[in-house]
Amino acid sequence: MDGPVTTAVPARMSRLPTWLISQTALHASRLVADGMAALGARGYHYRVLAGLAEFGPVSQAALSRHTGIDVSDIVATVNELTGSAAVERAADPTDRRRNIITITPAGRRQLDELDGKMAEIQDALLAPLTPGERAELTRLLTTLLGHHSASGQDRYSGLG
Amino acid sequence: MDGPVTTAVPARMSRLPTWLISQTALHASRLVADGMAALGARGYHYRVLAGLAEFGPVSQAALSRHTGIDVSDIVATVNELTGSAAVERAADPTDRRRNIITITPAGRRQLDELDGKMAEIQDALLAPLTPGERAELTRLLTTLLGHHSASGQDRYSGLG
DNA sequence: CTAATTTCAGTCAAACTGACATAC
DNA sequence: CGTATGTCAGTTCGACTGAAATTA
Repeated sequence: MDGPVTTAVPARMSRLPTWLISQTALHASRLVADGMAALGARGYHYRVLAGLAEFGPVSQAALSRHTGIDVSDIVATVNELTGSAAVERAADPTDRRRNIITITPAGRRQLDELDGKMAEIQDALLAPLTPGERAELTRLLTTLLGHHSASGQDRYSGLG
Repeated sequence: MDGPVTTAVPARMSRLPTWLISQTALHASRLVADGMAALGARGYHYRVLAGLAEFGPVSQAALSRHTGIDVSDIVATVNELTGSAAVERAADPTDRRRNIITITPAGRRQLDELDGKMAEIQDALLAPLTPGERAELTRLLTTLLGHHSASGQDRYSGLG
């Protein structure tokens, strides 16, 4: 319970963007995990609820594509969310392979709560940055992500 | 083997800095993991070798503090590195609780190789950014990390 | 007695793999 | 037939927990 008592970090590491990003992501993940846990949820719950709220009732496979969560993990997450009555799983009459997942009013209320918590979390994470810096960071990361998602069908090709 | 075929992502998510950072870190981790694997190593190996190269022969506990790797994981990592003769584990005559870990010449050669690979990886990750943008991203992340490491002894206090 | 160090066994969330049955 | 879908079991990596033994 004493946090990472990090002394001096090797310069080789602290200069590496990959290291900086991973470490920052670690702090971000902790903030998200703990913030969601405080409301009885976890990251996957928020992502699935957000996907359903924005893209309407969809199949689990479509939900997987929209959220970036693997289909097999969608199964478990939807199981949990049906358990708390936040979503409903129904057979698709037009394609009997599919389950159509729908967010319930209770699910929307939970999503609203989680949205509020998420806003707090962003603020906690970006606390030391000015509004301009926050925007710039967001812009740079969006650029990176766009690049790696576009060329990311064949993961990394120039490093063998 | 088909990569993340992500369709449209919920705006709720794609605007969140925590999401952007986590996703970017995912790409970064894959680049690092695969780059290290190409040389028969993994992330922890690089971090331990870098720590030893920069801070000299130290105990495992000190190595843990310098690298941010948990002591229990240091044990396993040092085991693996002794297996490949990259480091040596010796009893500390002045404190019989301690093991003193020393990097070997072979370990230094491996670290040099890994350093080269790491440089490639940084370039692959930051490909779409200009040199100025790369510097700015590094600066912003360093600011964030400094803030959260400093106030990070009692992990997040304002979110309950 | 308290505290630091090493070690082991195990947990956790997120991401991912492989296999299988079913339906298109 | 090949492909999409849902499900299950299991794995991986990094981070972390809890406990035990030893020594300071």
